Amino acid sequence: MAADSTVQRQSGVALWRQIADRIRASIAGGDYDESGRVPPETVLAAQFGVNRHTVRSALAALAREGIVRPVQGVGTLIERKERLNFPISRRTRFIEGLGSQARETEGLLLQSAHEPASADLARRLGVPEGASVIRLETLRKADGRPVSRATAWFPAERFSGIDEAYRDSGSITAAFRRLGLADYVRVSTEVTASHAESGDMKDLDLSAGAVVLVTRSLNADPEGVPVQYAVSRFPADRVQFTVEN
Amino acid sequence: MAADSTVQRQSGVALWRQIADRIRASIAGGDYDESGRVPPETVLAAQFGVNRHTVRSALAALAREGIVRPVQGVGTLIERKERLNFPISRRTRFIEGLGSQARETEGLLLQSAHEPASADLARRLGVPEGASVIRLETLRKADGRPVSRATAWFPAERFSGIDEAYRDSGSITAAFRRLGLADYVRVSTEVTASHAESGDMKDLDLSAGAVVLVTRSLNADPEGVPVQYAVSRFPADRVQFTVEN
DNA sequence: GCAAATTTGTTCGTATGTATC
DNA sequence: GGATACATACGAACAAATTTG
Repeated sequence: MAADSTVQRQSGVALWRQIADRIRASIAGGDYDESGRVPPETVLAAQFGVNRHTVRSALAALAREGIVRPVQGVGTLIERKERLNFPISRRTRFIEGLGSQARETEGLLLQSAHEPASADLARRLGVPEGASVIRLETLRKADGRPVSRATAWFPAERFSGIDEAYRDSGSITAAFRRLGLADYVRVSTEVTASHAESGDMKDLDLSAGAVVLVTRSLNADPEGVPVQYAVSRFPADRVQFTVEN
Repeated sequence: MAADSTVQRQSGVALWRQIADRIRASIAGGDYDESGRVPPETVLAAQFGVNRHTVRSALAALAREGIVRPVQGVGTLIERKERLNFPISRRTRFIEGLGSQARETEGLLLQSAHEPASADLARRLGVPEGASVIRLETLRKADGRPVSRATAWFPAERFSGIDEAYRDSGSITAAFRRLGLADYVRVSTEVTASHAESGDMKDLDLSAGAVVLVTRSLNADPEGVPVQYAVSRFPADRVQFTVEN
């Protein structure tokens, strides 16, 4: 096969990283499902039009991430491939949305704080600017792997104690219920994507250059009164969203 | 201000590129709207904890993209800030969705072909495997800037001639109408994100390491019969989606 | 108009990372 | 593994343009 020319030199992104990203995407996309392994290094080197050493750097990075495992004399075996699907709808819930895709999920409270609402946040939550809000920093895992890192704000007056309720239950839905809110609906969701930042790398176990999906979502009670605004970050190679209309 | 430490060394992604991405996102997010310019190089260097030269490399990249313009003795002025918003709903239309966000839009037909439906595509379109489908490769621009690169499939039997109809009108909605389909609805949308591939770099005018949002969408006629399945790729620094529930 | 402060532009050198052969 | 070429990043200056007092 001729050189792929799908990697760019002098772009500020090292060739080994571009190739690692491409191979990771191919694994997630199921391109190597039949053999369960990555093509030989010499084949990959020819495909991408680079030296075999460069491919080895890429595979070493994937091995550090736990995605592949090289076996001398055999090849580079695929250890893990996964992409969780999150439905986005009026009934969007984190845990139920995952359904049978994960055996067990957990929600960790990293940090909580009371603070005054910024102008932007106040507008979204429908409270006066400077009104007290509770901020929760959460990390959600599925089968032990981090799948989202979220910052969520709640009106403090109405949801006093939601920090402990979340810490105990590991679930927004359960925390709301404990505070007397039996139901809520997703009003809107903004979806963007960007590169992983330092917080993402640490909490979501990503490497620099990885892609994160970012949602900014607003939840309201059945009467339409805003109850939660959240910014959530998902590793793009492990997560996708679906919108059913 | 102390070093930001949100950029990572020895990650395979050059510092200047990480910083360029961050500044571009800040511009798109409106962080510098008051002054209309980027903070001075020395300030940015302190923020990111890097040498001023490194910041200059980042700003030079943004200047090549036409996003900023440096003026000696004054500062680095913001030339263009844009992030188009695409609403995703049952009534999702490309052109109407943009609304007043762009003065003029165009849809280019890059290529068209008749081909047999793969198993996966046949299932989605509700036709027999191997049935003839028409594939359109399109590039959509807003105010001259590319905003999406899409591959769309249509049942050939029902929509014969949609390739010419699209080439003439530059619009899926108009092409459907010319073929007698007055209305259609968005059934579902999958959203993922990944790194730009070679086609993205060429058609969407992106550099390696850039982030693209990818949607896989299904449209149906008012009776619910599938009429179009499409895979669309959007530059993540110029586009976001919103889901209103 | 002049001087000071601010900000981008340029040029050295040096060290390290990346990629090839 | 070793040699080589180039890209990346830092540091310390100094120059040029603009704004401010």
